[in-house]
Amino acid sequence: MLTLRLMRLERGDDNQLPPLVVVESPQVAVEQISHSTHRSIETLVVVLAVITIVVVIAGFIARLCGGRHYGGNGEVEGWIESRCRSCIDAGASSAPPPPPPTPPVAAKAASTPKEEDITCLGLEFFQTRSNNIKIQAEDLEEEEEEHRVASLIGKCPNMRVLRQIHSYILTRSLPSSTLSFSLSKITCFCALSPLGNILYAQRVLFHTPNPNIFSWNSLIGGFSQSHTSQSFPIFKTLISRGHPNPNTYTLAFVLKSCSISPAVQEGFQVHSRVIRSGFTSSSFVQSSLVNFYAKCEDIKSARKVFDEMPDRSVIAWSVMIGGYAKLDLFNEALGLFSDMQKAGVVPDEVTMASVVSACAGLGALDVGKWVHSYIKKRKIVIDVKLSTALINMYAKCGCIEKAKEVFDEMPFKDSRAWSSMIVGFAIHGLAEDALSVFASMEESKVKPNHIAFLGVLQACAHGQLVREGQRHWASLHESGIQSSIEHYSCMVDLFCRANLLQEAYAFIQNMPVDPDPVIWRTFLVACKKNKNMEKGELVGQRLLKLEPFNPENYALLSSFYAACSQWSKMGHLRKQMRDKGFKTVPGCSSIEVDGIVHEFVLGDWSHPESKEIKEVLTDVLRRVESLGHKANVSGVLHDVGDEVKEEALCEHSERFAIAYGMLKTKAPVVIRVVKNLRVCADCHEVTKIISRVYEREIVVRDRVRFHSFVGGACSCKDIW
DNA sequence: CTAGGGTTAG
Repeated sequence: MLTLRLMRLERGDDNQLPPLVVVESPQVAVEQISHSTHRSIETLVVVLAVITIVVVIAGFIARLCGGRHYGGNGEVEGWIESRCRSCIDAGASSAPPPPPPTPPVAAKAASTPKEEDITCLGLEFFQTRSNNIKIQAEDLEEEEEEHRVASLIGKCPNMRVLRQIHSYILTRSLPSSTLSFSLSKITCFCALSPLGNILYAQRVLFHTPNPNIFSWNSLIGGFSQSHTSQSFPIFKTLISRGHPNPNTYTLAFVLKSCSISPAVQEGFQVHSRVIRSGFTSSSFVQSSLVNFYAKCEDIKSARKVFDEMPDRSVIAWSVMIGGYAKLDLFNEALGLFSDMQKAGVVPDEVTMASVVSACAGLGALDVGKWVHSYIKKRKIVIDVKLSTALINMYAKCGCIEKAKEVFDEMPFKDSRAWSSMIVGFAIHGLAEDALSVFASMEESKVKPNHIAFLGVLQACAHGQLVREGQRHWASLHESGIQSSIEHYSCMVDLFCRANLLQEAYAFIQNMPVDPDPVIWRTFLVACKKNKNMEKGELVGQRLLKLEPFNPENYALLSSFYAACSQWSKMGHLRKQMRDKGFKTVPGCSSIEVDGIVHEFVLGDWSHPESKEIKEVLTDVLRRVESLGHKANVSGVLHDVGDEVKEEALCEHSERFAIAYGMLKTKAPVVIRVVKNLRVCADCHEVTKIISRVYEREIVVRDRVRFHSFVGGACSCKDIW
């Protein structure tokens, strides 16, 4: 009967288990496992051996217990079964099982084994025990036994061996404290080791009599790494009656899981528990709280906890800086980094990854370069993550060469690093480079992730490589990666930029997911460019239904009507916008000069040097017109509302930024534009002229990509 | 047994 159960125990594993080791000494167990590769021939011998030994063992245990604690043989088996079942059933259910009846404890009270039993087992442990050694010595033995179990688990190579160690522990008559200690070690391994099994850990914990806080922490910590939503219910069970009190480890773990989910309400409850239990002064708990609030996007609360910290570790600073950066509060992130330096806290590579990422978000190349040299000077370790952040920063700041440099210097590249480089090339319109990096990635046997594919598709769209894009689209599906709306969007853009409106529309209609507003706007821009009234009007109306309160849609549709010379329809739309109280989203452009990012918004002349800027703009206007170009090249109204068209030329925010750049620096003028979709055709034409007439290199980063203007030509392959 | 970081469509 027992043999049968032990075989069931094996079923949880993929491979066959040499059952001998279940009852052998643990050292032998480990050795046997590691040498059991040629099992098939030996299986029969092994099975026979186990039956023999199991029968002997069962008899031994029965006699050992002598009916004192567990009644007869049947009860002993039942006890072992209940414990072994806990191993078998692990993984069967995800919900925490009801606390089981406390299993009979193999307590110290277990009767002293007789000499013949000991000989039969050959275990020294029992031998020493039977020699009536004094209590002091017995304590030492327990320590020794605990040490033995701990070291065994420390070396445990997989779950199968762990199950055997578990079985070994359960078949021993251990004092309750030793048992509890051993089971907590088992729980810890199962919950926290990458080789473990969290559900097994859960079963073990619920079958441990009076589990200690170490066990609970392991379980909560384990869940916080994977099944985050499970952490909090376990925590709730823990804080109910009759369990040990949570400590700082518990709180750190449970807060971590609340921040990953993120589970706002649960996190609040934990915070109140932190206050009530008086762990507010723990730096671990504090940082966890800051992180929790930051991840829940409650940056004010995060900052409040952060400000109340008396001693802020490098981790607390990193969490706060990273929190700002994640929420696009880049200036705050950089400001806090400066405060950190003032406070004399030495940043590490984790801090710097967030700082670099903030520079990327701002498009602040000067600051980014400074930060990079700071990292080198301070000898901060540049690991994969920091390198990836640097690649991204240089790429987003228009310095693709530096990005490539950092990339080439990396000794090891993971899928994110490759993706970052691919996307970098893609936004620079360097489709061939992006594709070749993607090819090298595949050669290096690094599996492309969804963003790597996004990058290649983006590159193909920007480079108008329709065939290539379709090929990668197919391989995306072959790779087993779930294609997202972003991927579909890239495909639509691929067709749109190549002016393949029919293909684009058919593609949208055949999508298994509902097209989102971004996709419709992409398509509408293509309709505008191709003056396709029929489809454009249809899609435009659809957009207004889908997002009736997004001014961007109105601005785009009205400019579409203007492009199609449908002035009355355009006027009607403008009226609608006025009636609804919409203002067109003002364009916003920025440029970094001497480490400061200057932002220019349409119609805003509050910049301290606006007078000088105006003078440059007048000169630009004069030069452009003297070359025989009309101020409004295509007569299209963009996002300038009802402004007079002639004024529109110089009122576009990118002109502010370009003018300021020409005024302040001799270097290439790198500006960023955030406006209604792509840089409009007018702006593009005018920028070309400026670049030629003033002999300046101008780099314009719109929300999609970079356009490099040199000598009046743009690197962009789009047809304007 | 405890806290932090990088890439994302128009």
